[in-house]
Amino acid sequence: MESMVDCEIRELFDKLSARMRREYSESLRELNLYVGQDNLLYRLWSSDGITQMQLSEYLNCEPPTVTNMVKSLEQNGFIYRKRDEKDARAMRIFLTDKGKNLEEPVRSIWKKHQEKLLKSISTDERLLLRRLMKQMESNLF
Amino acid sequence: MESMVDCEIRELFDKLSARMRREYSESLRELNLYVGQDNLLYRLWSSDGITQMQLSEYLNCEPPTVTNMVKSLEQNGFIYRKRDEKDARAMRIFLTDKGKNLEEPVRSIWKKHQEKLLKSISTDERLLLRRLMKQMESNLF
DNA sequence: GTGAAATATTTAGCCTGCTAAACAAAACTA
DNA sequence: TAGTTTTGTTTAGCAGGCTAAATATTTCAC
Repeated sequence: MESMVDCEIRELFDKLSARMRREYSESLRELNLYVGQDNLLYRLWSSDGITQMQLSEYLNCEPPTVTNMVKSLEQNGFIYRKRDEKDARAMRIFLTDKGKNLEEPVRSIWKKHQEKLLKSISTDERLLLRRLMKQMESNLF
Repeated sequence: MESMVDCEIRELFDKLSARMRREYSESLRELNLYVGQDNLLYRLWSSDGITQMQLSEYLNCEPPTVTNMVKSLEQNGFIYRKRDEKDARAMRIFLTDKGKNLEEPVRSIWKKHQEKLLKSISTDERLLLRRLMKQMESNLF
């Protein structure tokens, strides 16, 4: 009995995250961004000039993934890279004006999708949902 | 106020799905499977011999994605493809014995991760969580 | 029956993601 | 100071995922 609930939760979670990813992807393409790049930029909006290592920790992904993302974002003119002056191994990532200007439109896309996702779910339920998700998060780490 | 909750839910959702995907990926590698292939096989376990089109609808992904997944699964000997006799455009996908034998180990991996994810969440809370996720699902489609 | 439209798949070329292995610079350590 | 280990990044190659465009077959309409 219980396991059926679990199973549906797994399936629902799978479907939801795939669907969300697709929808975000579609919207972000209008800004010439690929899904995932928004999160990298988000980190830079609050702490410009961090290293790729720090990005990889924040994004919870492997260093080669950051190398690729950063390369793509640089080619599209959203960021630029500068070797650290004190540690020649490290690369520091900075936003260009083009990258800085994406903050508002990206936040607006996030808001739009959040509203769609949480439509007809009350504030109390949202708080409960958040609590359960935080519980699941701590279960995973 | 409310938007802060929404925002955290977006972030939590993002983190959770990325983390889940990584963990599933790791476990599935032990079966020589890549993440996502388990869902394709799952569909075949209950309906062997369907077309790629049907798979793409079930998996909620684009046809070229199915082409790639199917190619990889075929090369690894989990499935085989056969052209439909009545419609020469369509490919029908069948499980090999090797593919059929994966059902139990894959279900066991799913169960393991579900238990980890939902640890310390009561049955009532799980039911509520499922209801909220179903609500979100219907909001997206 | 022939031509146009719809359907199923594939190809090419991107993206995020991964692992394994290479590389370069820095930090230890003897 | 020289040699080893650790750290930060990159390369190569593969996976799922996408779009745009090509291909082949079927269907539909005239």
